[in-house]
Amino acid sequence: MSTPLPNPSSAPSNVTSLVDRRLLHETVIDQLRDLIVQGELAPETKLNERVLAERLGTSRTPLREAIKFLASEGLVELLPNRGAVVAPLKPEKMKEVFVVLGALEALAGDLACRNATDEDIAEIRALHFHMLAHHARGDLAQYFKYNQQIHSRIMDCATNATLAQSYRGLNAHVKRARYLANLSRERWDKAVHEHGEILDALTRRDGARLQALLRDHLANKLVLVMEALDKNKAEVAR
Amino acid sequence: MSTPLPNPSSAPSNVTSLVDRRLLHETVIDQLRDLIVQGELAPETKLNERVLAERLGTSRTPLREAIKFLASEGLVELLPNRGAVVAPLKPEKMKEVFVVLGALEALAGDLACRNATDEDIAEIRALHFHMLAHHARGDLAQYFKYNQQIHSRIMDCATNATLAQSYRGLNAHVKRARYLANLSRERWDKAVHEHGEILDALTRRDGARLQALLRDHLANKLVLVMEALDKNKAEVAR
DNA sequence: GCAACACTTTTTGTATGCAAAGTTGACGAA
DNA sequence: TTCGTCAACTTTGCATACAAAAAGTGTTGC
Repeated sequence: MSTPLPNPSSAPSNVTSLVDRRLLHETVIDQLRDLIVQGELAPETKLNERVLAERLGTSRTPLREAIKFLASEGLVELLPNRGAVVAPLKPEKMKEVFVVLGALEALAGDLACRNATDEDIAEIRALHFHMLAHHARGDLAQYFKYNQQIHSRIMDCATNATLAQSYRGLNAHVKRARYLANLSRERWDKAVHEHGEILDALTRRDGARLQALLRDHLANKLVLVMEALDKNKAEVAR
Repeated sequence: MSTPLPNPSSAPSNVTSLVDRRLLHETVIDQLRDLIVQGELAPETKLNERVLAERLGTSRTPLREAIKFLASEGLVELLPNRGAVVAPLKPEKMKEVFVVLGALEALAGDLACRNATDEDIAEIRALHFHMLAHHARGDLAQYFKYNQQIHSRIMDCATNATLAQSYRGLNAHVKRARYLANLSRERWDKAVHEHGEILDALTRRDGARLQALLRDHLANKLVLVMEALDKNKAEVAR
């Protein structure tokens, strides 16, 4: 995976020509968030301002503004007079996040059953089959991609921007744990099966059922992540 | 209501002696948030950096960092190259927020029924009676205070910090609308009655019931706020 | 050897400077 | 008058400078 960073050596500090319309600190927010979510900046990594600013090709000021923004999202933690670190991936925190995400997705599912157009559902069905294809092929990365897209689409169908924003913020935490989830074929099959039921409920616009399914789906996902976290911890320990 | 700001004229730029342990930009975040939530900075007010920094007794840098932080919370909106404004109080946004808050409070209620100690519930009951006293006396401000405390306590009993943080962020929006809700005695009585039922359900630890009650309670509150917003809008228009 | 201390270096936190974008308002042409 | 244009002013965005705190390092005393 190649880094999406601007090449610091070839950029003589004025790269504005390319993006131009976006503000520097906004792009820094996105870049930094990506680095964290993609795991390139591991949990508990100290964010050295000088180093990171140079890496992102800016000065410390926009970087610090970006850090404050992400601190509010919970992706970084501020340590007074000692800078900031990438938020740790604590199992306890994960449990909390999944519970809240479960409630948010359930709500989204309920709203989606009411507000989605038939075209919306058709599109989700299409994404579902793409996902099945990658599952059949055993392509985990692509599977995850379409999986995420399906959940995002359901969220979009709820047509509640506030809900969507809360969801995205919390989901960022979960995404960080994704790369360590190397799930068994059995569990993977189960998740795919659940997705089939989710699609059915949505098609029938059975809000109550979809709520329950999404909550369970999230609960199962939590189990996966917890196992992965434990395993990861065990590996780090020895 | 007197302003809680440090007196700029008497403060020769080094006020660190008082707070000292807290970082300047952290206090600025809190001060600015308060100004917005208390309505001292009205929705859609432009945040002039020079003026505001002087008012808060700091320079523009910590202020800008605070603005970025609050932008992530959604209390201010960033306008590229045009600074920031206090987030507008749009009816549409309010509806969205209340729907999400409803789901979060319902979840909190359910969790609280499982996790609250008997002492927790006794304390909430005590707050409830304080609230009743202020209701009987017709003291709206004190009523609101205890009302908020009850909801916060229920949230605490859920023992999910992530949930609590999401709740606080969204609740800040709602608080901003509070000051324009001058509710009728009838509606007020109804809200108080609902609180009685909420307390009952919590005492019986009937999670399902409490969920439904809290959701309804929020929905009714939304109606109040919407009416107030409409009325407010009408007044501004003429 | 190692613990405590003083001193140096590094890093963070805040203020200020400067360039660019935006805003305002006067003036003139249609 | 009304609209458009342009120049002066204001404000924002970013970089840098300076101060304060923390981290690191070597030295001394035990």
